[in-house]
Amino acid sequence: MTQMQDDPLALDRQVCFALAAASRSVIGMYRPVLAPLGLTHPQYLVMLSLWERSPRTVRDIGQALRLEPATLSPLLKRLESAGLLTRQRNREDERSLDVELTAAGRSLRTKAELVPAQIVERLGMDVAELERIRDSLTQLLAASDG
Amino acid sequence: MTQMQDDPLALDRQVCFALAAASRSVIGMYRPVLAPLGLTHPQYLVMLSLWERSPRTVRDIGQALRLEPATLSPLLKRLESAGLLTRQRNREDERSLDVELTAAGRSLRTKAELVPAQIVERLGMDVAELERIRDSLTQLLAASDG
DNA sequence: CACAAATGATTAGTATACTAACTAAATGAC
DNA sequence: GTCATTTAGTTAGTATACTAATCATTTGTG
Repeated sequence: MTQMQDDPLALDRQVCFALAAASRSVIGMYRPVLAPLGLTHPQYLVMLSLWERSPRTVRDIGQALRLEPATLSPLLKRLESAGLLTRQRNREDERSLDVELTAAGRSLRTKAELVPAQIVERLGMDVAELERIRDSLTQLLAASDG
Repeated sequence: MTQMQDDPLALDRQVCFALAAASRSVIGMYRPVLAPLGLTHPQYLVMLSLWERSPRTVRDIGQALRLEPATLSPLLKRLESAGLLTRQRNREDERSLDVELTAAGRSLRTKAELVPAQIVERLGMDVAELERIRDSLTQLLAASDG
């Protein structure tokens, strides 16, 4: 009944605000969980992409994570400094950079396998509900990404 | 059937990835829409909070937007430089900083009122579906924010 | 009332994340 | 076969966003 709820500009009505705030908040939950692995959340996502396939090019990782190469470039250098991956030019196409896990990078996976369950537990939400939300977000991503 | 879909670390299974990617992608849609107003997306959210109530303290805005004062401080200075608001110490409590819209800040609202419809149109999604997603995200925010 | 504790904002330092501009390498048109 | 075009990454510049440390003011305790 208040004017606020009818107002299209009311903060609490904005999908973009709910999205931005939830994203920051959930990523914030990962911080203490990922700290023992020496990873930030974006770095964790890069590692997930490499555990699925390695080596991959910067372009390929960027397409998987929807990140610009300009964002990935320094991020990958930090992971290289941490000893988790190597970066070297592709022999067949010198423009491409192959990013490949090191032994340390591969073995970090064991610790990472414990992460998802810890997050779900801290969230205290139903897994089925979380999967529903994930699917809605994937749909939203497709609509905005076109 | 592939091992990937059973893998708890598969990128496409992560709520956090869907959340981060959708957030960046949707915020990216706002960029061309907000550019004519001279606002970034976080600045737009600050303006939404001030159109609801002005003046407000930095603390108060931070609680509404779930942003740290350290994030808001430089952001508010930019909006002050843009002439959209003023910043001055509260008379009754000199620790607090009152943030108040200027005439230019108030009048920008007219242009901003056209923003939500433009985004919905570009997304091409059902408004009811978007509201469902927003409510799920609000729920997720509450679970992660505790 | 003096002084420790708490509160509100700022500053410093690190890490994303974007666009735009640039470099180097490969492709394609003629 | 040469040269314009395209493609892959990097660099520069700006704006978030966080934690930790700091500063100033206010509150609360004895």
